[in-house]
Parts: sequence; structure tokens; C-alpha cells
Amino acid sequence: MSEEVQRPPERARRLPRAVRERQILDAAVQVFSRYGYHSASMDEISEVAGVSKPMIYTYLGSKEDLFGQCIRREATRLLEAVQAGVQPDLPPDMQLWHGLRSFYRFVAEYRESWVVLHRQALTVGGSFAAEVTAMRTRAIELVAALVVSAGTRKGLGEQAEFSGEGLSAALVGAAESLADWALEHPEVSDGVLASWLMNLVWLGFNDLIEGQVWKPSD
Amino acid sequence: MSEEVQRPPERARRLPRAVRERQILDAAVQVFSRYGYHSASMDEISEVAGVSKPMIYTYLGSKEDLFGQCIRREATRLLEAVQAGVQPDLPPDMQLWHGLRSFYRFVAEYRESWVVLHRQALTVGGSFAAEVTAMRTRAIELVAALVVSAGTRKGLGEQAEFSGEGLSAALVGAAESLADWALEHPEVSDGVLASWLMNLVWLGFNDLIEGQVWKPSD
DNA sequence: AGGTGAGGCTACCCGCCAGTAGGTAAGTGG
DNA sequence: CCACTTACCTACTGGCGGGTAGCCTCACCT
Repeated sequence: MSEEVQRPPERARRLPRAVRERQILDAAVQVFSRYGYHSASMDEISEVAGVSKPMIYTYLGSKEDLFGQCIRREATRLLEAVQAGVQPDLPPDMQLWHGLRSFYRFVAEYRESWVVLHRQALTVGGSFAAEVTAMRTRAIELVAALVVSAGTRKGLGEQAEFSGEGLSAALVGAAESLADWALEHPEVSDGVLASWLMNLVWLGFNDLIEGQVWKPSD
Repeated sequence: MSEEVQRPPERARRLPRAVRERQILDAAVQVFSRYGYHSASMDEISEVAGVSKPMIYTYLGSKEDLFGQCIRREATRLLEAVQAGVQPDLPPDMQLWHGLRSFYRFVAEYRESWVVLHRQALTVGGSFAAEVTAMRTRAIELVAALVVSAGTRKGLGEQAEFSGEGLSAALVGAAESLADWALEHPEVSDGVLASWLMNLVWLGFNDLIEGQVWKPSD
């Protein structure tokens, strides 16, 4: 009578904690990236992870904790991916080129990571936004260093340094925006994306560095 | 005994509907821009507006309706501000230049409008995100038209058209990102911001158009 | 004066969802 | 085979906040 005819849809049972944590984080990134922090429900995350809700709480803590862990994990991944592609002894333009390629490769491969980091993290006012912003600022400063280095290498001083930060902010923004665009155009390769940006921006930098400027004609 | 010594903190009483609607929308934009759609509460909006919650519902409808009206109002403002600064009979670079200046002037003056449009609108999956994205796409296409026009004017054909959309996406992203950056550097004028972008981007375009390209050296 | 309708409010409802209490089953050491 | 731990679940609670029912009150008209 009380015989179990229907087995519950084959959940993997009794896995070690580390594995479950990975599954939960994967599911969380997926759900957060799709719905955003607030609209994502812990119930859905647990369902996608194939695990009951209390597991999430015992393993990863509150919703906010969980989101934080997602952010940190994906941010680390992204940084490592970019760093792995850059050799610091190359000239500035080549460093930028390789960094960009790695970046676009990462975005293409881990779309959800990128969406969580770029779109969703800022919507949770709090330490996460600050954390992501800090990472972004680091990227801007890194790029600024490249720009300034290229500038001084050609004998330009304080002028490059002054506008460098703003220009770098613009460049980073351009790179991010192009990443979003690329999400809807997967047929465009990372090399093409990176070279578009290089052509757009680096040539502009070079012109600037060499004293060529655009001025309004009226 | 039941004498009213304390007057309730002097709310303006019995104003015409149109005025109240303006107040409510102003308050909503302010609160939405600060906390984002989900974390903003109708109670707080009503408090900031100096009006009770049911008023919002009778005048502007549901929270989603309210947000939609904010988005539309601010989007219209932004578009009008930019269009007011552009004269269509000027050459492409001057059009871009004037458009950018108007844009940065608007962002500086109506920070909250910009934040709502740029940061918050995308976090509400639904028709708003689509609406804002559509507006953004229009901007990209507009810029793309300028780019292509500049390209063909110089005798370049399909090549400019192909990469034009991606480049424009990058340019619009750069402009937006620089706008965010400028929020934290109010001392930089709209003219300076616009000319940074022009120097960065337009010079890059020109080089491209004239066949000069950057290529990786390895 | 008193009727009427628009402006405005207090006080409540109720669904959704983060978070939890308390229990069961499956390994592990003796 | 029994104690003890670890993996894991079902089933609940509590509150926050979107949304509303129903009432008041002033201004103006006749």
C-alpha cells in the first residue's frame, strides 16, 4: 500500500557540501541574471539548483549573502580571464588589445556572469554596488595608466594625465556597451569587437597624443 | 483640551489635480532614482510628494503605471533637450558635437532624470526596459546615420555601413559612461566632456574613413 | 442655505516571499 | 547494531508593501 511506485524526479541525493554550493551558486547566477536581484525568488533558485530552500540558507546564508558570493565569484572569474590574456611587458596598445579580446571572449562564454555583474549588481544599493563600482574604477585606472604611459612615452605630460581619467571612463563605457551589443550579435567574434574598439579609440588617442585635435568650426 | 496646538506640518491643501500630478511625478522620479524601482515604496513616494498614498493611485494608477509615466516624461525631456540643440543642416561632426553638449547639459541639470532612465529603467523587466532600449537603439541608429553619412561623403561604402552600428553602440556607450563619470565630477563642463568624446571618437572615425587602421603587431 | 462633486485622508486587507523550526534518512565509527 | 553526524526535506511564520474601501471637507453654485 504505502509502496513507493513514483520516485521523485531523480534528484541527485547526498552530495558533498562543496558540490552543492557550486550548484547553488550556478543556479543563483542564472536566476539573478534573468530576473535581477529583487525579482528573483529564493524558491526559484532552489528549484533550479535542484535543492530545497533551507540548504541555501545553511550553506550560503541570506539572499544578500548569496548575491554577494555570486558577485565576488563572477568578478574574480572575469578579472582572472582578463589577466590571463595580458602580458605586462608588451607595449600599451598590445596590452589593451589582448585585454579587450579576453574580455569579449569571457562575455561571450559567460553571458550570465556578465549580466549579473554589469546590469544587476548596481541595482542592489549597498556594499555590492560599491564593490562592483570599485572594480570598475580599478579597470578605468588601469586603462588610464596605459593611456598616460603611451602619452608620456611620446613626450606628452600633464595634459594627457588630466583628461586621461575621463577618456578612460569613456573607453571602459564603450567597451561595456559594445559587450552588451555583442550579446545580441553573437556572430561577431571577440577579435572583431576588440579591433573595432582599438581602431575607434586608440587611433583617437594617438591623434590626441600627437597634437591633432578636433575643434568646432563655428 | 482637544484644542489643536500642533498644526500638521503645513501641507498645501486642496490643489488642482494637474499640480498634484506634477508633484507626485517629481517625487517619484526622485525616489526611484535613489532606490530603484523595487526598493522604492509607494509610501515613501507619497510622503516625499506631500500627499497620501490613495491620491497616487487615483491620479496615476499602479506603481508600474507610475514608473512608466516617469520614464516617458523624462525620456521626452531628454529627447527634446537634445533635439533643441541640433541643427540638421550642419555637417555630421558639428551635429554630433551639438547633440553631445546638449546631452551633457541635460544630465548635469536633471541628474535624477538621467539616473532613472539609464540605471533604473532597465531593472524592471517588461515594457519599460523595451521602451528605453528602443529609445537607446534610436539614438544608436541616429549616430550610425551620421557616421555612415560622413563615411560615404568621403567615398567609403559598405565597409563603413557594416561596422557602423557596432561603432555607434560603442560611441553611445562611451557617451553614457562619461555622463556617469561626470556626475561625480561636476566641475567638468559640458563643452569639455563633449570635446573629449569628439576628440576620442571622431578622430578615430576619420582615421578609419581615410583607411588608416590599427593592427596588432604580433 | 444646502446640495454636489472634487480633493484628500485614515485605516485596513492580503499576497508574496525571505527566513526558520523541527524532523527524516543516509552514511560512519565503534 | 547503536550512537552520532551530516545531508536534506516539508511545512510553516511574520512582515513588508502594493493596493483599496469608505469617509471627511472644503469650494462653489444656485
